[in-house]
Amino acid sequence: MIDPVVLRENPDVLRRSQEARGAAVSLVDDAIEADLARRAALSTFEELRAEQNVFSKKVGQAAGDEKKALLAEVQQLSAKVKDASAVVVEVEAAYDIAVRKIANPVLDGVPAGGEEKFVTLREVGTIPTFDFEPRDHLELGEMLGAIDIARGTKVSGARFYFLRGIGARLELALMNMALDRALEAGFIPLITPTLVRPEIMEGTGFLGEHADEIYYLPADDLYLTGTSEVALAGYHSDEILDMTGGPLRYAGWSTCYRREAGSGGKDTRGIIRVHQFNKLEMFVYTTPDEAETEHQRLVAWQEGMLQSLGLSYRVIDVAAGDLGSSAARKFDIEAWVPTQDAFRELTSTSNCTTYQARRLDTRYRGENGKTTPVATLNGTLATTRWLVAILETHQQADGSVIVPEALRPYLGGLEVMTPLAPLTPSTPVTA
RNA sequence: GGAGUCGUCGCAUAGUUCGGCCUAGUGCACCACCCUGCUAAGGUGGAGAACUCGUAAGGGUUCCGAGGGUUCAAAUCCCUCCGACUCCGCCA
Repeated sequence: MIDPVVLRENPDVLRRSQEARGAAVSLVDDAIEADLARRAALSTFEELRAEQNVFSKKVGQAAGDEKKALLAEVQQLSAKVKDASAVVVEVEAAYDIAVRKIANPVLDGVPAGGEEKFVTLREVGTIPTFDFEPRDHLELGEMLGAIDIARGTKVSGARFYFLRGIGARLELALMNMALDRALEAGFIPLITPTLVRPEIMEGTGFLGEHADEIYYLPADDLYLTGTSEVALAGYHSDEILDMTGGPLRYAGWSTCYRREAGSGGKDTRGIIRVHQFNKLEMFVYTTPDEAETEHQRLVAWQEGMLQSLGLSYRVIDVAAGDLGSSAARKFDIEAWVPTQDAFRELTSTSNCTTYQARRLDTRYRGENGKTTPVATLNGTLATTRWLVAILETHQQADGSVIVPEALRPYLGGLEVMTPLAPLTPSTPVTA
């Protein structure tokens, strides 16, 4: 939710942001109007209510005829209060709707425009070259007995898979490595619920733009989360946090579920885009003036992971039009995927400033002792998708894959993953 | 799933019988000052969350798990929901 003070005193900030996002500028004026209507109704109600309170007190003290007379008088007033109160409810609901339509104002420097207007901040690492025809991650995964799509589909349908053998181990190794990095950086590990109540899903803003991406269980009125960000953001909802010890950093591990509606036909091969995967997510609560610095730290931790894994990548500053409504700025890191001849997103980190915290009512006590919303940030530290880049980048001609050094301690020192069967690309995985 | 007990301003509690004296009291913790030769005790005062009116000083309104209802008036009565605990049942 946007800052109502900004709406009142500095609406141009919001107008410029809406413009950059390619969203409707008129929403700002709608909200201003709704705010005025709301405050007017509130004043009317409160004055009547104050009057009624005085009367009620008198009634309580009076007796006999005097009481009867007072009662007759106050009854009309009571009706008026009721009406005024109904108006307030109505007008506040309208205000709420109007204000929630406005996205978080983007930070200075965020490139304006749609998805393709992103700015590449840097490219790191050398793009791998091969003196043989590189295999894609699925072919490698099948040779290694690491990925079993056929059986995933048999059991659960399209976009499901089994990670098996070295594949299963590799994912756990990756997650553990990421967790160790997070611990070094002072994060508190958290294994989060993946089913959440509607108000939490709503509060994190996912029910708006991502509504049809989300699995819903009607029998229990619960949503399956597409990222542990949801639970991590809800963790401190309705709380006043102590920020004197610096930022509160959490590393949330969870399985993530996404319907991938609307991405039909895209990335149908392998495990690039799937309904279920695992992710270690960083989530930070901090003061608003620290948020941008923290955002840079999150990117640095992400880059540290990718570098340790020997991946080449680029960092992009995502364009305003491609930001979620909660994010004021977002950096994506995309790793080079050799067989696609392209960079593919492996991480994303958003600075949500106070927007998300306002919705979830997460505050801290500022210098003057007043409570004020915190800033929240989130970012990926590892996901299943990373296996794609790792396998393809470090493959050798015989279909074996070199284990990046940083991962070896997590795989009992294993240096190379070797194919199960002789080289026949279509070799089915056998049990 | 069944039966029962319960949910009060950071923590702990009073208040709910029988609606108005609740402007929600008290203890602990907290902040400021005073006193005191000292990591203590005592004294005085302050202090919940949110919205809103006002340049300000200072007002007003709301909040007793959440939401409705009854009433001139609800922490208190009624309904629904959420949560905690206890016992029973079931269980990959």
